[in-house]
Amino acid sequence: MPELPEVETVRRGLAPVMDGASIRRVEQRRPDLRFPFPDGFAARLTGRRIAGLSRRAKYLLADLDDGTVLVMHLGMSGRFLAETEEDIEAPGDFHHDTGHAEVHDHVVFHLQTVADAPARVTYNDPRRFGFMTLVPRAELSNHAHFRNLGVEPVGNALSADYLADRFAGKSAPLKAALLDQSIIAGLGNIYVCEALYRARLSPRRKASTLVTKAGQPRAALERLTEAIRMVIAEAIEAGGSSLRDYVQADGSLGYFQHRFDVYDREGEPCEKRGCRSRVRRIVQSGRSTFYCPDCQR
DNA sequence: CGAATGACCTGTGAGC
DNA sequence: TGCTCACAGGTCATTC
Repeated sequence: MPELPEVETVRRGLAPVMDGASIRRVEQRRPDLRFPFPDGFAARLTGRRIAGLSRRAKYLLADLDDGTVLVMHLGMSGRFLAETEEDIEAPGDFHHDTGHAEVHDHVVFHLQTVADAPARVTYNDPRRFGFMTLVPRAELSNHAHFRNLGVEPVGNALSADYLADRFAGKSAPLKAALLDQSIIAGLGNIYVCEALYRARLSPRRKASTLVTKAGQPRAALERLTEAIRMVIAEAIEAGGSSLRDYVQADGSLGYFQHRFDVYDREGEPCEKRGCRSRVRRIVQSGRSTFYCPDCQR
């Protein structure tokens, strides 16, 4: 799936179409994705106005005017296609259900934008690890998906002191600790690898070794905290600044990715810090970890 | 309790 | 070219 920066980029791409829009009609093309859609999903959305589109961790949240939130997760392979009237080559077809829908187009939102123009937002997800649900706004923070989420990796909540608190006594390797959504919400496999590389820390190192006996963050933990913040902030910025290029010709918003230092570069040279080693791939908790065995300790 | 593993799905690319 | 296998950005349920 898109990690947090990609989800944020998708949010920014959808916001111009969805913010303030009215939902005219919803096509729900199958009963479930990863989970069943809630009962009456399409009917409950029809006629609602979208007050705003936000994000928490890797979840997209559309606030509706009846006090519920449309929660959307992209799983591993989810993408959105946003089309406005001018994008449609054959305007006569615009209000019809697409006769050329892709196999994995599972949900289509037919909207009326704030500018009073028709628009269409299509959710496509081949692996169907994504899902959508409806949750009352007041219950959101207690909902199963959100109750245990940790802090956002950008913003003031993430600090070395916070991580020292969460890492103290933790025998799990750093890779696993950083993927734990109850500690930091939104970090995924790519950016964990990248942050550890930047902080020059081995993914196999025990999380507790970054904390002093008195529970204070060691210098390495200060470094890691800053690396996480920077890696995520830069990726969001790169996605945001290239949003125009990154929206596909067909209007689809999916992954944005720029060049990585270690991710998916097994056997290639570690190019920074002039260390001449090659990137290694190992498996930790069932997932690939990419790192430089020489400059990450 | 924490940590590791399997499960959920389809698509893609490498290797034979 | 066609087949098989390994692997893919995420969570959730189960097991040790």
